Amino acid sequence: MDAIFRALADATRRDIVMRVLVEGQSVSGLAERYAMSFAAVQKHVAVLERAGLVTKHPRGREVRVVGNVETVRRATALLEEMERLWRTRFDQIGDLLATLDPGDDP
Amino acid sequence: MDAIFRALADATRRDIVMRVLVEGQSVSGLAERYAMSFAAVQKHVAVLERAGLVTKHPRGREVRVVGNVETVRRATALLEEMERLWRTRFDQIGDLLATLDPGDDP
DNA sequence: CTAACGTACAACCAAATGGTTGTACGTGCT
DNA sequence: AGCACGTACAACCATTTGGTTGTACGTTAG
Repeated sequence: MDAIFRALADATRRDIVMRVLVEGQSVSGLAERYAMSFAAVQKHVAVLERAGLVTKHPRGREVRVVGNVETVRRATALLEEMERLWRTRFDQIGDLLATLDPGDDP
Repeated sequence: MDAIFRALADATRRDIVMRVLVEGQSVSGLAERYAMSFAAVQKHVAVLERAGLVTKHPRGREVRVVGNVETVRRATALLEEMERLWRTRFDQIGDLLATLDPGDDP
């Protein structure tokens, strides 16, 4: 989970994930779009791959990078759990109010 | 957005966020729960505060740390956007199939 | 008033990050 | 066969990160 969020903590990598979720891309195809060296983009893809956010499929002499929505969902689920915890607090306040003034809860 | 995901890329910090989303805690109250120095926990809280995931309210001589669900939602929204992009690809495949074999779609 | 508590912050350290350049290797056009 | 392309990986560098200890300061309890 650390790896997933750390991988998402970089604008270039988030952009790569979004691109390859829409359509698979070669590493050099991706590299063309960013103002950095090919090796730098390659490293970003490696970080994303280690986190499970993308998968590489060798296709001839190039490599197709495709997005992995399942991993994105694992991160989403954790954030939704946080939101659920927050709502618990909110409900407790509701319970408290109900306790202080019972029967006034239409 | 970088700061939000980077802040979430650490198990201790995620745990802190979840605790203070449920109920506000003092920094030293939090520090008791982790096997590290008080200063280390203080740094984690500072990272979370800079990311906007928690807010500190000085209350007497201690500081109440409370979770900030709005920021969690901003991160969730980005991940949901990613999932939406992925579905776009899926829909395109559906469209392709429909084009190849029109009218066979109950 | 004084002592203890909660917090803040600086200095320091090892390890990880994000970038560079350079080299090497397999694949595919011509 | 030979050259260009796409990829991989190592070495290096500056910066950030996650942790430590030590010091200082305001606030509260006795």
